[in-house]
Amino acid sequence: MEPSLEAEIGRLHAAVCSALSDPKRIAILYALHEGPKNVTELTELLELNQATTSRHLKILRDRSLVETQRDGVHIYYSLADERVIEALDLLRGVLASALERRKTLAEVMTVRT
Amino acid sequence: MEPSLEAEIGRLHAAVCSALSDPKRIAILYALHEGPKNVTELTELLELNQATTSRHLKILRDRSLVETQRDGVHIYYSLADERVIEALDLLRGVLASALERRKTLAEVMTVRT
DNA sequence: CTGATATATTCGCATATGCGAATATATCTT
DNA sequence: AAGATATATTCGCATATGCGAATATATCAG
Repeated sequence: MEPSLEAEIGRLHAAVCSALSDPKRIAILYALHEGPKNVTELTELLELNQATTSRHLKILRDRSLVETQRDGVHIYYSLADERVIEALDLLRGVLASALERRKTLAEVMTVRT
Repeated sequence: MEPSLEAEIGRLHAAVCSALSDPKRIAILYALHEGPKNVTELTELLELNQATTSRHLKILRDRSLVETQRDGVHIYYSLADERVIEALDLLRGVLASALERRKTLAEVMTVRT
């Protein structure tokens, strides 16, 4: 009785999405979009605790959103797939539109008060 | 001392993404992409508990990913922004590529064993 | 091998999330 | 108003997630 393949894909799809559900991880992905960076650089750039950076990177790595390349004592992380940034940009656009709609609504309501 | 606007946007961006981080909610969004549906229809289509459906819809509504329209005793939900589907499709593509890479790797390793 | 630096993992703990059952609310019909 | 149906909310509870501190591991220099 294997759980339906479709359900399994749904779970994996959600796992990829949930990698994006944290502000720090989104910031990491955008930072890597500028170019590869090692853990220390990311830690300083995003003002995170080193353990926190490492844990977030593990989550992104496990879901194949980032790749690593060792250079001596440093480990450089880079984006594994640019489409992640495209998706993030689309969703940021969705957010912007939603906020715009709410703002307009708020203004209309304010005028009538 | 308002917390930086940038940080607040990051949190909202993550909130939108985290709405996608559940298989049931992803299924709801794809179902609504086919056309508006009421809560009962979604509940049956996705084989969910009615309370569960309602709670998921509230999460999507709060983040402005879906809209509602009342029709008598029914409430019809629809997609608020098609870009959500575009983003989901992109991320599904990312997942597919990642699985493909792993599969290839697994095959190579199997041959060598 | 030893010390220094970079990165990863583990451990508690606090908070967040998802669920079904039960209950509340809203709308329509009669 | 009363019953029927649709939807939303609340309540416990179980599991998941994020965090900093501490610790472990890996790599390099000497």
